[in-house]
Amino acid sequence: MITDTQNTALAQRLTHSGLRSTPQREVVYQVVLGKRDHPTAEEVFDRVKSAMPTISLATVYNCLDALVQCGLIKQVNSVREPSRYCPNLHEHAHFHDEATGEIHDVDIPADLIARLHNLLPKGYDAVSIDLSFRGSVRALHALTDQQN
Amino acid sequence: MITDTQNTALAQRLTHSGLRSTPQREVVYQVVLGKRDHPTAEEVFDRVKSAMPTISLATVYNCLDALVQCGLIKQVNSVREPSRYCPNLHEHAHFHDEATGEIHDVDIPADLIARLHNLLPKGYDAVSIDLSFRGSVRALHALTDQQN
DNA sequence: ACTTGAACTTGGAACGATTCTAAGTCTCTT
DNA sequence: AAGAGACTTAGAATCGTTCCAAGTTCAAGT
Repeated sequence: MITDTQNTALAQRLTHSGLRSTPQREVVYQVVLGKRDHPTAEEVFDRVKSAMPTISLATVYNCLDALVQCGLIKQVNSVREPSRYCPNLHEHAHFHDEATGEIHDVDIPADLIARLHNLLPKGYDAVSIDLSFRGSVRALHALTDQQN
Repeated sequence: MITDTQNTALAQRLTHSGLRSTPQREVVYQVVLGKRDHPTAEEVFDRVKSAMPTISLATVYNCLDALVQCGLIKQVNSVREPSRYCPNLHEHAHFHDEATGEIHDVDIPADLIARLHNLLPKGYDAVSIDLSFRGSVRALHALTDQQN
């Protein structure tokens, strides 16, 4: 559900970063917020087209960049795969399920983030940390049912 | 310096993975081992050509894949940049220097790796962890000289 | 040694995600 | 209402990587 509050917040963040609020950016923002997955630019494009059929892919890229720039969404870069976009602004890791291709968010406690920063030698100044896992997810019932 | 020991090790690892040892794979392996940086496939291609001018880029990709498959080198995937290859087989993180584009290895203590695995919810089975930092490196003399 | 099939190499074509370009539109400011 | 600059659009261009078809090499069995 689209709220005025969200769109006002969007407009403020955009103008604060020297960018303009446009209908396209609003729709793209709502689409990324609307579903708790990690869509690619192409997937965002498909979802946006139902609300705004004339939008172009280049504009979707432009809007996603603008939202990343002003800190409203995050860009998740996978291995040799299209970038994905994520509305979860908490510091978190990503788990790439190799079987399904899905990405799941994994919380990171604050003290662990601090410890990661402490790994760095003197003089190294990290502006961002990327932690990602790659593997598979077993269904929970299989876990409880299994014999061993 | 190319040693027979290294090439024998290479041949063994390759055949163990059902792959063949070829002159191209030996040269590519030596090139990646020969310099402690993180070259792209294109850079490996350039370096290999002096020893083997007729090699093709497709073969370099093939060789790098083969070496990654049998565990002799690692592939480092950066954000929207060409893959890089790394002969450091210890579990380690990468620091991407945004100013120079260079990648530096950062050690990770074993207990921290265990703790990272423990972040995952029940049923999540990670086969690999990727930890990378992004930022800048200050020169050490600037650190010791500075006033504050 | 000879054959056969699979693995490998090669150059070039193809691919796919992203970025660029040029033209047109919108919107702030004056 | 005019000018400047930001934005959108469609399509072309880019670039790392993979695919393809043809030729070569290798290992194993006769």
